[in-house]
Amino acid sequence: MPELPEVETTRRGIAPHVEGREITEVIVRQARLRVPVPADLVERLVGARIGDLARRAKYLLVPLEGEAPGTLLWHLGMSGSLRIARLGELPKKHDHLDLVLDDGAILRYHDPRRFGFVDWLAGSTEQDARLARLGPEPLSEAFDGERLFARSRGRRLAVKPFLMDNAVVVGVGNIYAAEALFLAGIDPRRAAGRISRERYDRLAAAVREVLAAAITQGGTTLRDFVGGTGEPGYFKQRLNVYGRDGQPCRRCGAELRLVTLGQRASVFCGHCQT
DNA sequence: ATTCTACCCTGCAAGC
DNA sequence: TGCTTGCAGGGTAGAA
Repeated sequence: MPELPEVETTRRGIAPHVEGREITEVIVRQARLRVPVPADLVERLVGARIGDLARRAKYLLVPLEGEAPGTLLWHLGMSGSLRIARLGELPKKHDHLDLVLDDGAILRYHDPRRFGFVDWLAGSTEQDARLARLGPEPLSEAFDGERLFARSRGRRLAVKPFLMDNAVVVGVGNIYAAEALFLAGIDPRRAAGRISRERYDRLAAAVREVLAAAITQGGTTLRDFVGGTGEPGYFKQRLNVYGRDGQPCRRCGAELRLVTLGQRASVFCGHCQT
């Protein structure tokens, strides 16, 4: 589910409710997530104070201050969401984890498919292998067409899975890869190594544009995504190609096509994207 | 080294 | 109505 805009929307939504709060209770209803919930998570978290939330790629980073400082590394997988629940609000199916805060609010993790996870890190987060070899943030200065061009030379991989490779640039999943390629006018099947520097400049700009717009809209809600305050995202209405195969292109009217690239459905306009 | 496949898990829609 | 099948926002291990 969540790509970068959805994780960022979640971070912004829950931050005002959790930053500076102390964790008074931790309830684990389902420990079998993609990575098992650490056995000592409860004892580490109870009594800790939550610092300023950060995001790296699709990971949410929750710094913990107190006797045993550390960081929660939280990934929402395909179907995860975090929201603020009120004290006494009964958990629903797939509400796997609660962090009860000192003002009675609850940070509640919901994840039907359980592809997400919560892990606890001591020390520097940059030492974690999962974070260490991530590419640049797409909304940072380090990401541009020059990097895409340089990293793609010699590669025969289709440009869409190339763009979704977290070593190239982080946070771009199946929805926004398809949307950015549409905006840039690039055929998602084209070999990454055979795209010009000029076209990569346009692609980098398109990635920034689509992600920034999606964040503004609170992300994309396809089925059940909600931001930290329980609100769905409104970017779905802005999607040009994702999920629209068989429908007319908003730009030229041609019927949008569906292909599979890297085991992921990929919709594009055969007329606008070359 | 790069690229491709299978897999983790549940819910839902489509087809019969 | 009920069954089966396939697909879904991600990421990783292992094989080719």
